[in-house]
Amino acid sequence: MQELDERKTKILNAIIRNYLDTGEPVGSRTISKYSDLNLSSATIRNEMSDLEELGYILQPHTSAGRIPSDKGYRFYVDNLMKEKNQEVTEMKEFMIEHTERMEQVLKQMAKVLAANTNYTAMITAPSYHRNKVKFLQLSQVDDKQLLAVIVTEGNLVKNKMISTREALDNETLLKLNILLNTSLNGLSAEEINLGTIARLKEQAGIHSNIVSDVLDALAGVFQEDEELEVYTSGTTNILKYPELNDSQKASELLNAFEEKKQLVTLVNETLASQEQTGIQVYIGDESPIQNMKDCSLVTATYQLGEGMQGTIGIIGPKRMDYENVMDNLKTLKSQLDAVFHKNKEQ
Amino acid sequence: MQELDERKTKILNAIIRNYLDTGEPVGSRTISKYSDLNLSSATIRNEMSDLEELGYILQPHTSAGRIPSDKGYRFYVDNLMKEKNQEVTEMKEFMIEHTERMEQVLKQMAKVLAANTNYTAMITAPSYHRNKVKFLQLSQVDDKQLLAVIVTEGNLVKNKMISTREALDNETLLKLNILLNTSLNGLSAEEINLGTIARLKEQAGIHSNIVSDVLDALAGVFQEDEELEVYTSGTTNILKYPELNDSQKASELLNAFEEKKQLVTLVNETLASQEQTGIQVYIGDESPIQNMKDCSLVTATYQLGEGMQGTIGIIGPKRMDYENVMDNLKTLKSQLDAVFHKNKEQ
DNA sequence: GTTAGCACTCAATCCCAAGGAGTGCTAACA
DNA sequence: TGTTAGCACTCCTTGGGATTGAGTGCTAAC
Repeated sequence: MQELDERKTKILNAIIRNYLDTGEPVGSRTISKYSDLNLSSATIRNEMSDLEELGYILQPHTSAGRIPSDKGYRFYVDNLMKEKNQEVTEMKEFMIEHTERMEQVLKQMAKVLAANTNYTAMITAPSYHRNKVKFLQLSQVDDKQLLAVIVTEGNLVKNKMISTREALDNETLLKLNILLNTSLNGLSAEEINLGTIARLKEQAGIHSNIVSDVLDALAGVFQEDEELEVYTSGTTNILKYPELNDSQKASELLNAFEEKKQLVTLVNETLASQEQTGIQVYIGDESPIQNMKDCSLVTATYQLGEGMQGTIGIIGPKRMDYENVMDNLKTLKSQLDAVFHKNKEQ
Repeated sequence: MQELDERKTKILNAIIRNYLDTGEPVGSRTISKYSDLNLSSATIRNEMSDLEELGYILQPHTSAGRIPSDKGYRFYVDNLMKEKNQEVTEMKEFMIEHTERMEQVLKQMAKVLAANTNYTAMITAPSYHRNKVKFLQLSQVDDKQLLAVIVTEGNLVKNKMISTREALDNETLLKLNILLNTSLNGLSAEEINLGTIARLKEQAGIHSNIVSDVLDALAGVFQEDEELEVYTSGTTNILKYPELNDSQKASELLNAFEEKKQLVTLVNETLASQEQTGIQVYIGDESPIQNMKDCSLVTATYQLGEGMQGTIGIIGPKRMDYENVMDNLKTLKSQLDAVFHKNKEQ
């Protein structure tokens, strides 16, 4: 038993596609005329009535046309979309300039995505959770300040100033550096446990307080990366869609974009429910973010290996052009994978 | 000869204050009732008629009340505002947590400002143009990568990866480090000229290409800081003011906030026309940014000494609460000065 | 110089009628 | 039995008065 026979499916498809285009409720006559079914509007009406009863479409009010319900969109996304193989050329060009600065690349990407789709794009820096220490160095910067530089496997560099009571002599510094590197290199956040720490401090002797500071810095590095950076672009695009452009909704949404914290929730959600290569689609209430209940949300995860990954997302009206969006995301995702991979090889 | 006698001044003041509150055109009767002038509405009308002729107020349409013109606001800001000595307590608390990460502090500040004023706040990181190199270090991170760490006088740290064909031995690395530090320390971007560069390369011998890379990185550091970081907060606050909340204007404004480039223009403008300790007020068309012609803009510059300075700005409707805004800015400005100063002393 | 009074203007609001898009239902048809 | 034409009905939208009310300008009197 299947809920929808072929004709109903076709009609539903036609309704949704039409609605994606126009944003207006679509009536039986429109479908009757502009589909290849050759059915009268009356027949369509009967079918539509069924579809409504089944929950795939709904009427904003009696005597209006029908619009897709969340269930309808879901069916569309899962079953009706054609795989398009659009060429996304521009991105590559954007990508190629300046690969060196990750942050720039990500911002650029967000921009391209937003421009390509006319929706809002968000993208997170890869979280290097479970990342490992690769290189660590203390330098005497001036009388009272040490600079700790930490490089991780993914070639991400962090620095932290450490204030000291007085300057260390070169020899001590060298010893400390050797000690730190031999003890910590190759370790991830989880692997640096109390045992490691105790041993380190013991060996550091009177400079154990410096070791403490370095470890704090290290913790800071690993932790700071939990609260990840989120870049958004095209936030104002949502104002283009009348169904979102009332000051109440728009304001809530824009706030969500500004308060990146909420987006982080989203990211975590996405990462949790990932089907690896998959692209996630959240329609209306399905979204983990309350404010987005009138929107749809398409997310993808990109990989860097070693447990590092980031999230890309597009936020738009429910009647978004899912095909185009998913296509863009797919291409971008693969390109990001490639860029970071290349970067690592280098 | 002065253009406005005392009574006209009082009336203008009353009109503006009332309009700041309500956002509605204000009529003669209102002024007559709610001011201490004890004049009939008819008299007020006559005066208002004069004020209109003089260009301080205007009518949206015949038979509406009056609203302040840009000239009116300007007069208000220059002559009518009372110095308030509001206590801004919250800020200090916010400030005290986590002084270590400048970026965080600035974001926090922007947030506080936006929350305090209900307008949009922007704040730029201090530009360390004409900043000097204080410490410089090359480290071998792995087989084929050197890490250059650069610390400037202001304790701002930058790093850059440099790819090499093969690993350098320790001795060479040490030599290079000494060479770089002795040659470049204490120099600002302008002071590193062709002569310096030539001398450096000569002394580096076969490793002159590495010196090149380091210099490139250095240039990058100095240059990157030209395109400064701008943090905004409360961008959606503009939606609260009906006069800005039509989708056309709102969208333009929000775009300006998203495209931080435009804000940078603003910053430069502010820096250029600074009267050192001064607070700058741009009303309507006076603003250097076209999109903001329906807004007012209040900016302040904070100092770090050594030619480093940043900008704080508040963007809101023309009828913004200038007193409150300027007060907030003043307090914040002084606190920022203090924080960074303290940070440097440390 | 100030004020009361009055006629006038004009945006905003409400109401109502007309229009139209779309539906559901029924009856007829193939 | 599925399809279709026809018709009554619903209800949003549009547009045109009419009404209201805030506010003005002007005049004449105090």
